[in-house]
Amino acid sequence: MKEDAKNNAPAEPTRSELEILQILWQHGPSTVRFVNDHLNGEKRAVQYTSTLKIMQIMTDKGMLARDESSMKHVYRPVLEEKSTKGLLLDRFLETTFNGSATTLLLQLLGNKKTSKNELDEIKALLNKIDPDKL
Amino acid sequence: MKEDAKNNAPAEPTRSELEILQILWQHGPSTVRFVNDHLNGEKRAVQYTSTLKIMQIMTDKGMLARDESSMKHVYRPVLEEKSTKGLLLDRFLETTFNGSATTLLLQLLGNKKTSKNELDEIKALLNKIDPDKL
DNA sequence: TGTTTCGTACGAATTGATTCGTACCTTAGT
DNA sequence: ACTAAGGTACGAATCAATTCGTACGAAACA
Repeated sequence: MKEDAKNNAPAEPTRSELEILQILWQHGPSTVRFVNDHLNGEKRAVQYTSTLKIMQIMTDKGMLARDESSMKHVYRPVLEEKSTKGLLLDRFLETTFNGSATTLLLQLLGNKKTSKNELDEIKALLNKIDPDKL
Repeated sequence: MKEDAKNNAPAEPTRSELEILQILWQHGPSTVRFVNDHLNGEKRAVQYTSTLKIMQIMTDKGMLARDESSMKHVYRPVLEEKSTKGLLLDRFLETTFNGSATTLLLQLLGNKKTSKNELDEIKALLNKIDPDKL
């Protein structure tokens, strides 16, 4: 039923897909080999063909595009980092915190995983961005 | 391979499971009927037996417990709201923002979906919680 | 020119979540 | 006692993501 790579809504990357996108966003257009090595180095053991398969599927979905001019295809992200993460954040906010950014932040602040430094950073950030509002 | 309901790590609710948990957290122990009606009213069309099935599975996973003394089983959440959401937030933060709460917040601030009121609320909140730090 | 290495394509198997039909039991009402 | 209504249990079907084996082509190199 799937046609081409361009008739879709915003597209929700899965966890695995997001892992791959992160690498591409960070390092720019890359080969499957590069992405796979990275995954294995930083994250978890995964077969080359598995990574390849996912990247091919992502291409089908229109999340990635590839340059096939060379034998080693070079993949680049089509989804833009900021908007994609924004979408993910929206959805997460909606499903988990009923859309309340305040509740999310409270949870964030109460989280032991969030370091004190990070909190200070956040506060400083808020002041810097919009000091008069406070 | 699955044994009982208690040999597991923290447990990651899926989207559907989270929907159900939210209802139970909000309204307290409930029957399948109640949960299903709520889902259909507030969210989406779903068959009674589908909801039942998921809640049974969640019980198997140890996410829910049920009182079977009456014919109408009453389910209650085993997963605690705060810690569960904390876990989900941690994971989301990790996979999407590479663990940086600051980056997440920046995205939140830049998000058009986040209302101005909400932002003001957030700022006020930060001040209230830890005014001296700012 | 073999032959090894590295790449892509393709398809099957697995896994997990989800959905829902069907069977059957219990209770209330007539 | 019979029937209707409303429960639960169970198993099959579906669907998507994921994983990976196998086949095969191109390039590097001995």
